Amino acid sequence: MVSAPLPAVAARPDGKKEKESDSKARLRLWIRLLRASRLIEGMARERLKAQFGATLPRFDVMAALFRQPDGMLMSEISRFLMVSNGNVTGIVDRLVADGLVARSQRNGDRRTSFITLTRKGHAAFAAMAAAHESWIDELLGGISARDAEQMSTKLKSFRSDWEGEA
Amino acid sequence: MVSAPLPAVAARPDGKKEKESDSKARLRLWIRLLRASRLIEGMARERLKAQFGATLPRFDVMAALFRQPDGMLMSEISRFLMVSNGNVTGIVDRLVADGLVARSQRNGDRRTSFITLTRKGHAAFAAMAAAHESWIDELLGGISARDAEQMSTKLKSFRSDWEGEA
DNA sequence: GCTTGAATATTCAAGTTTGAAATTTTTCTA
DNA sequence: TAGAAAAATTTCAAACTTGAATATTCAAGC
Repeated sequence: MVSAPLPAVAARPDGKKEKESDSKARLRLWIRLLRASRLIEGMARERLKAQFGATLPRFDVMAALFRQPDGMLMSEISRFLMVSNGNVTGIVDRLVADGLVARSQRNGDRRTSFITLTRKGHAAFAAMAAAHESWIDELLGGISARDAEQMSTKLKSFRSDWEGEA
Repeated sequence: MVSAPLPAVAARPDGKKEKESDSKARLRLWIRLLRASRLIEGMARERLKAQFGATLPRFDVMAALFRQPDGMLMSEISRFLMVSNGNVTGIVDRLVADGLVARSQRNGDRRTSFITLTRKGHAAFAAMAAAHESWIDELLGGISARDAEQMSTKLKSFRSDWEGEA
């Protein structure tokens, strides 16, 4: 996904802006978006491992749980993180083994399990989150807060347009 | 990475804008960036599989090779795609097994191998790339071409600031 | 000619990820 | 209420991914 070939479709001879170049502009944006994501993810992965012995997927799951002190269902976690169900199962398994999160039953439904951060997990995540925020600020420092807000707003526009199976 | 907890650090009582809220704005941008990437990747993965029986990593490698008809070294591919060396080895192995790319020797250096698209791979990628471009255009349609160009430019700014081991 | 060091790629273990199939439990309906 | 359908999760195989360790080859220096 990093590099779809840009010069695949030629521009119109008359040189007017039209659907075609628009498509190229969006494709370019997508490539930049993806490269930016990979860069930031790579940095965060490296530092999480070096400074906290943690991995990115674990951080993600803990971040989700941190926002919901009452706990989350497995399916809520996977929907929020936009990853598959089976994926979350494995990550939570390992987090449970490390004593960072806990599975528990609620509301009498034996299909579901509520996942919560343990006290230990809460403390561990708080430390990572503070560092994480400063890493992002450092890496995105070249983008002004105003630009960041503008881009955030624009990126929201296609959030729910496609939810799988379009 | 999808959700670092935003309300971790409080704003100043005086209400002035300062470093702190800037950090939050950038963190918000990063979260949006990542969610957008996951959404688009998920869509592309699903359609590549359904319509072409291909995977995203294979598409990425083929896209890189498509841009360089003379071939690329393994290390060039991994640097361009920002993934690890060992990763590319496995993907290329499978692409070779499917007859889509070929390994060959060049310039007398027996350490290196030049990877090129086969004729079959070239044709297969061309078809996928055209579809891919229209998917992106469809999904990013809510963003104007002008906005897309502006965002692309701003996203370039922190490309080379961090290249691993900062 | 050696031998050290750099460059390039592969191998490997551990973890992540998907998507489909299977399991368990609940809910609906005839 | 029995049975079908739905919901939530787990299981599983295949593929991907990293990062460290290893192997191979090349380039210099001695």
